[in-house]
Amino acid sequence: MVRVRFAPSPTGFLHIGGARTYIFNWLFARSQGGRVILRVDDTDARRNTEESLESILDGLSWLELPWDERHHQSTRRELHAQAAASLLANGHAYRDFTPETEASPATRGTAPWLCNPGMRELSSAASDRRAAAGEPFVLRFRVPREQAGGVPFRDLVLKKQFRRFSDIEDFALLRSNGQPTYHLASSVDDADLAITHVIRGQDHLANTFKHLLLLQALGYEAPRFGHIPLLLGPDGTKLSKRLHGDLVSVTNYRDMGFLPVGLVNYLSLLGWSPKDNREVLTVADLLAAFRVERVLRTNARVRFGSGKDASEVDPKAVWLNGQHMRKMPVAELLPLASRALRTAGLWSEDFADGRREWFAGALEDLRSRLSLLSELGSRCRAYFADDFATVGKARTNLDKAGVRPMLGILAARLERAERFDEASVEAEIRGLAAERGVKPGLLINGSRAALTGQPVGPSAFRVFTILGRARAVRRLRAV
RNA sequence: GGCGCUAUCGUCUAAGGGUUAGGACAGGGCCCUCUCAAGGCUCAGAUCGGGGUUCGAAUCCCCGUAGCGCUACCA
Repeated sequence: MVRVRFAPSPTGFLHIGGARTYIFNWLFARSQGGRVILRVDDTDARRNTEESLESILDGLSWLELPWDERHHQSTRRELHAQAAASLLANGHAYRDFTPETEASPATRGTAPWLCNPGMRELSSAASDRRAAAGEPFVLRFRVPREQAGGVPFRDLVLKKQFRRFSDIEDFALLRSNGQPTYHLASSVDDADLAITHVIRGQDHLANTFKHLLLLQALGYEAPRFGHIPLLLGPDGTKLSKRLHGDLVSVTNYRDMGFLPVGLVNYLSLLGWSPKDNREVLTVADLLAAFRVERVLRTNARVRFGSGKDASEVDPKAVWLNGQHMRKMPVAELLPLASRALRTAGLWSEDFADGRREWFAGALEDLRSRLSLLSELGSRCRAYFADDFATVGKARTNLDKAGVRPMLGILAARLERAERFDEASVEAEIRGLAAERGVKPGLLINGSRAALTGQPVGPSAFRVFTILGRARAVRRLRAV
């Protein structure tokens, strides 16, 4: 049984790099009937925050790729402590009493640091005595550098990997406050939670050799590792909360009006592709096509915050989202759309009950023009509310000679017309245009402007029927 | 500095020895048309440099170069 884990540390919001790691893990596991474990790596108590955890959970659940189990490292301290003790007992670890201040990396930059002088050689008697006396220490792993070999492993993505013992430093297992470090906690938990595959960013590659050493010393069977390429910002550096800000937060994409599948599709195409030129992929499509071995080894640059216009994200992400907006079944779009209207303050329970059909119909006409859900509440406001602004170009259409009076006449005729449907409205408009000797477009565009405040949108005749006779007539008169 | 990963259009990518180096987004143009989209067609645009191996290299090897990552008592 395949078991993967995603292990965020609650020190900030979930950014799209983390989300992509989660997505790759999820696709890998679920495509072969495996389970997805969410493990909150909160070993560094100083840096963890509750808000961060919430926002990570928020972002993750929004993706609609559910996990199967959830664990917190902070509740598994006992396990970590036991592992540390056994490592110390069997000589795989030693106490390093070097004060933190003296261990400053000031001397680095020339030769690589491997361990602090004198500490490896301390006799266990001396070590025990100093520890018993209350002297603080860091517990370090004793890398077998006296041996000639190294650590080999076969990476799921990078294939054959090898690192000499002599290039691996004696990494910390326990901090001087007794808390486990990431290396210890992560390796022990991976083993204890029976994780079979660890899929993580390439920035962890150097750690993997340490973890392999640790797992072996502990007598655990190691999981398979796969290191996926990193997501880089427009500046070419690893995506980070600090450098790239809220712009890269998953919740930012949500708030911009992305569909979960839109973002999932976009992120899955960064560093991976189905190799057959398909790009618009549903989660089912992704599940069927995803292969970890086919993940690329090259980092991908994510475009965002390009500057001048409002498009602060990769236009391709927006395009993909638009594709999903018009291709997914309306029934699936409906709840997402109502949520978008709700956040825009335009939701009416009416849409859910009696006018569900109407809502679906309106969406059907609107969605081919939209890329983001949020446009429902902005550009499409007039379809869902009576208070809407008339934009400049729409005003221009209304200001053209004779348009307003003709719209008034049109309003009167439509009000007492026998029928009110697309065909009859079109007939009225074209008839009136012919009478007045003007181009139908003048009235058509004028109508759209009067009815929606926009120069653009669905067929003007359709707009009449979406709004209904009463509202349409009222709006024609209002201009 | 050390160790490692990588290198195809502006961006995301396809081509795992033989193709006019393909697709998508973005950009230009055309068609459709009541507007805007959508859709269809089309133009422009790339193999980092140098050496090998080979009849033949984007693809394999080496050397440069560049980018990125790691080099914590962060994860």
